Parts: sequence; C-alpha cells; structure tokens
Amino acid sequence: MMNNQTDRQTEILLVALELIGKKGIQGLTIKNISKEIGISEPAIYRHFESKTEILLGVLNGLKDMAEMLARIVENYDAIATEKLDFLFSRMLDLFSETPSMVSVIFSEEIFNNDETLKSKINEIVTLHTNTIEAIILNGQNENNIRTDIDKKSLALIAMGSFRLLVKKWELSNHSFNLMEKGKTHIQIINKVLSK
Amino acid sequence: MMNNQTDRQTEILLVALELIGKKGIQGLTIKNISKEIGISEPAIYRHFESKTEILLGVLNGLKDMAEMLARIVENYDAIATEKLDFLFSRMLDLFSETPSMVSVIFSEEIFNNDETLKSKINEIVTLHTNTIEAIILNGQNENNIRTDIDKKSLALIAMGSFRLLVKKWELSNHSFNLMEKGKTHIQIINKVLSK
DNA sequence: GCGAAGTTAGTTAATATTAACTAACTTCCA
DNA sequence: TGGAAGTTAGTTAATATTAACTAACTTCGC
Repeated sequence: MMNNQTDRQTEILLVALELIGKKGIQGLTIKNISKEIGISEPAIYRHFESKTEILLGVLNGLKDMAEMLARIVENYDAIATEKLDFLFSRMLDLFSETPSMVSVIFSEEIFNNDETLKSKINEIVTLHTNTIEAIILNGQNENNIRTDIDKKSLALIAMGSFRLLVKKWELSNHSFNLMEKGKTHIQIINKVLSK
Repeated sequence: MMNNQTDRQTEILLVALELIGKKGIQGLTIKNISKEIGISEPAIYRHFESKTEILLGVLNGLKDMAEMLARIVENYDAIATEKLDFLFSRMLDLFSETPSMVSVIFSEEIFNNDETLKSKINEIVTLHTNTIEAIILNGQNENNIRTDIDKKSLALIAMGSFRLLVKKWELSNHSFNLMEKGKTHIQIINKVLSK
C-alpha cells in the first residue's frame, strides 16, 4: 500500500501512464519509455523486472488512489448526495490534471490478454463500485436517496453515465471542458438519485 | 452499405471479431486468423489488402448493424419507452449471440493508434447516441419522458448505465446472465426516464 | 487453360530481454 | 583514514521471437 518506489521507478510509471494515454497500449514499449526518459532500454530493467511488472505498477498506483479516495469519502461527514458530489468532483480533478489516467482506468479491455492485469483492473472497478454503493445505501437509510430502485442499479446509473461522459471527452480528443460538463452532470446524477 | 463480401471475407471478419473478443486487440494477428480458419497466413492477403483493411471491415460491419437497428427503431410505431426497450433488447440479443462484439463496440480506445479506425469508431458511437437522443426528444414532446432533464443527459444515463452493465459482464468473464440482468435494467432505465 | 485461392519460403522491422562491461557512488574495516 | 569490496545505474551489442507482408510457385474448378 505504501509508496516504496525509487524516484526512477516513479518516473517510469508516470511515463508509462502517459504513453498509454497518448498512444494506447500499443504505444507502451520499453523503447518508448526509455526514449521519453532519456536512458537506454536495458536501463529500464535496472528498475523493473519486466514490462508486465511496469503495467502492474501503474495499476497498483491507480488502486492506491482509489483506496485513498474511498477512505476520505468514508470519513467525510455529509449526506449521501454531498458525498457523491465530492467523490465525482475529485475524480474530475484527477482526470483534468492527468488526462492519460482515463485511458487506463476506464479502458479495462486493454489488459484483456494478461490474467494478472485483468484481475487487478477488476479489483479497481469493484472498489469504486463498492464505495458508491455504500454511499447510496447510507443515503437510502437516511431517506435522502430514492428507495424505489435498488442501490446496485442506482450505482450503475451514477458510475455508468459518469464514465460515458469522461469517455466521450477522451474520444473527442478533449474537445470540451470536462470540468464544466462534469460538474453539471454530477448535479443531474444527484437529481435522479434524490428522493 | 450493402454486403459485397465473399464468403471467405465474411469468415475472416467474423474470426477477427472473435479473436479481439477473446484475446484483445493484441491477439488479433494474421497468424491467429489464418490458424483459426485453417489456411496459411499469405492466403489472408488474397482477401484483404492489409490488417487495417480487416479491422476496417469489422468496424464497418458494426456500423451497418447500428444503422440497420436505428432504421428499424425509427419505423417502429410505439412510444419512447417502448422504443428504448426494443433498442436495448436487440442489443442484448446481439451481445448474447456474439459476446465478442462487446469488446469491439464498447472498447473504443483499442483503436487509439490509427486515425482511420478511431474516426470509424466515433461514427458508430455518434450513431448510437443520435438514435437514443432522437427517441428521448420524441418522448419529451409527447409527454412520456421527463422534461426536467435535457435529452443529452438522459441519453448519457441510459447508454452509460447499459454499457457499464455489459462491460461488467465482460470483465467477470460472463459470470452472470446478461439477458436477465439486462432486461431488468432496461425496466429501470425506463422508470428513471419516464414522466 | 485461366484465374482465383492456396502453398512454401522467405524478408524486414519491431519487441522484450540478456550479456558483458563501466563509471561513480557508498560501506566498511585494518 | 585510505583503500578494497560492493552497489547502483547506466552503457553498447546481441539475441530470440514475433509481426506484417511479399515473391514465386502450385492447385483446382469453371
């Protein structure tokens, strides 16, 4: 869970994330990483055993982030809709700061060919799902969230619509202001979920 | 638009779709296609000029399908919610019949590295979006669909939640009955959109 | 007997990884 | 405290494998 990385390792993971974001998974090669950093290809292997290890490092970073976010939201004293607002807003911040993150976190099938990576991605998705479902359940118990639809379906609506918005932003080459449209959409999610 | 393919071409495109579904875009190689069909690698080139041409063929097939579906829904005399039900149900049929289709149609970033393919994928997404938005607008005008939320946001909710459900099915290695959960979710979408 | 569809045997380029070696440090003890 | 020993992070060169694609030849059905 803790960050036991050397500076160079962190640099490599950051560059890897960026490369995936820019050129897709096929653009992530040891050559591209080393070129970007300015060292030779074999030098990468002084810091990671294999390419898979690098990808795993990237995913673990995203998982840590998801866990941290979940913990913050948990201890955030507010009603359900405010918590959801907070959660999605923080994600908007992350995506705006580091657009390449979207390609990795919302493009699970990239890792279809490696079972280890696929299950790591699954962990992250499950983590996000659980966080949102917990908030919704709480809201339902406290009478802020509608109860005529079960928490799983409501979570699907919240997460799914948010994801699609972000994905459209990515597909359109960031042609609109994600922050702005995102904030608006969060309000709509809250409207739909509210009692 | 029309289907000018030879049997062999159709076979190659089908196998390509399946391979992407099973092993991801990195599993789609000329070697794998030829092995699956039972002919040699160069034989593939008797039917398609290049690998990109094959991918383009796959995407064009999906686009034709989307267009056909849109046209059927358009001429289907029913109220908005029934139309949405019909549209999503047909997609569930398609995904259940050909699970590999999901990986291609809902995994746009796979084609990030080729501009031609990327814009083709964009056409398909836009097509689906337009179809759904048109239905919703109609429903709003005919007072079946809620008007306190704009059609674009409602379409995002319908499409986004549906996509996430299907994606979770894929990520979980088809561990649940998509048809069943899908039908249930369509009802929920209709409940949320209805007036 | 001609042309479409197939074959075998290659090519070229890319990719991940390894081998062998080095320069610049830190550690540690006689 | 000075120098041997070890470590860290890098280098260049090579390797094995895989990819897409090609050339030249064969087969087979109309």
